[in-house]
Amino acid sequence: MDHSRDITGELSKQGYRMTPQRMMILATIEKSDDHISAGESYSQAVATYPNVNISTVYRTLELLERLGLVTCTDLGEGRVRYHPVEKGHHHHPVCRECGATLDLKESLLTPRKDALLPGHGFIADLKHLAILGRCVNFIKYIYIA
Amino acid sequence: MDHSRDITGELSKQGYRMTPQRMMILATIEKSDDHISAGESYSQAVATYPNVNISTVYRTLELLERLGLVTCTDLGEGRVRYHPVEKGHHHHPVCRECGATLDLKESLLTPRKDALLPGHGFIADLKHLAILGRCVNFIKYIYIA
DNA sequence: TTTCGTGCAAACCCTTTGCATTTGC
DNA sequence: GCAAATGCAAAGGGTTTGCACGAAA
Repeated sequence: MDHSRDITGELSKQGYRMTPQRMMILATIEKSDDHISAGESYSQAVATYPNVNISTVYRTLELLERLGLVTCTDLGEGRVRYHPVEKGHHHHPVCRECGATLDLKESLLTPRKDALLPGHGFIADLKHLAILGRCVNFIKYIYIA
Repeated sequence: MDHSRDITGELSKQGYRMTPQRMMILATIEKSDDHISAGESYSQAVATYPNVNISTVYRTLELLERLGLVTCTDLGEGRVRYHPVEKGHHHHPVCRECGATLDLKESLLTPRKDALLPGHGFIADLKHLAILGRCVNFIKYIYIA
């Protein structure tokens, strides 16, 4: 599927201009298998089209997120990662020790999504939830409650 | 309860030196109601004992976390917050729009903690989980799956 | 005394911003 | 042409690091 065309079309439809820079940035988001950071998007974009500036990348990603075209996930790296909404969503266990990330079926957490609203006045965004912990290589002990 | 004495004792027991700086930093962690950031700990510590440096704060917090005496939570602010383990744990819905945070009973998520291990080789640290979403003031729509 | 901890200052990384210039529509 | 988008450069915030000095044990 050509998701980037979706995003491109959506931008035009909403009155935003299509620039070469934006197209390059969209391409990097699309072709990335895992979630991509602003810095990575910039490096990749500038490699094929030198006329891209890091601040443009930040402004573009912020726009896409505001329009709901990409989701923004904090994996606890001290930076944020982006992902097109069309590519689906899932949770991300992140190992505190080695930084390894896994994908996790959403179904493991969503059954309780509704529990977050009624008593708390809060709607959780559980599309890309970062969950810190330890992967197999760094499990030290198992605590059984 | 005097938790700081626990932490202090634990540090000594493990062969780490007790310095005035470390005591000041421990005190700030203890007296903070909510979770505290490195910068906040520094400001508070330096106010009562001028001889504290921000890098000492970072090194101390890193030590405490490594020893398992404090937990470290990423609330999506672009910085990290610390909390003594003895003070219990809970989750933190954080509003993407206004930054408001709430406390959430752990029981809303822990029933599924065990589900994270078997098939995935991962132990989730669900003590202080940041959950991004929108609070009552910024709820735009409710999606019913 | 000897190792550990600290202060200092610089550097690092990620991100944001103001302003002049360029460019899509 | 005009508003929107970009480039540039500077600044901001948070965090880390190397090294020499100082202090706990």
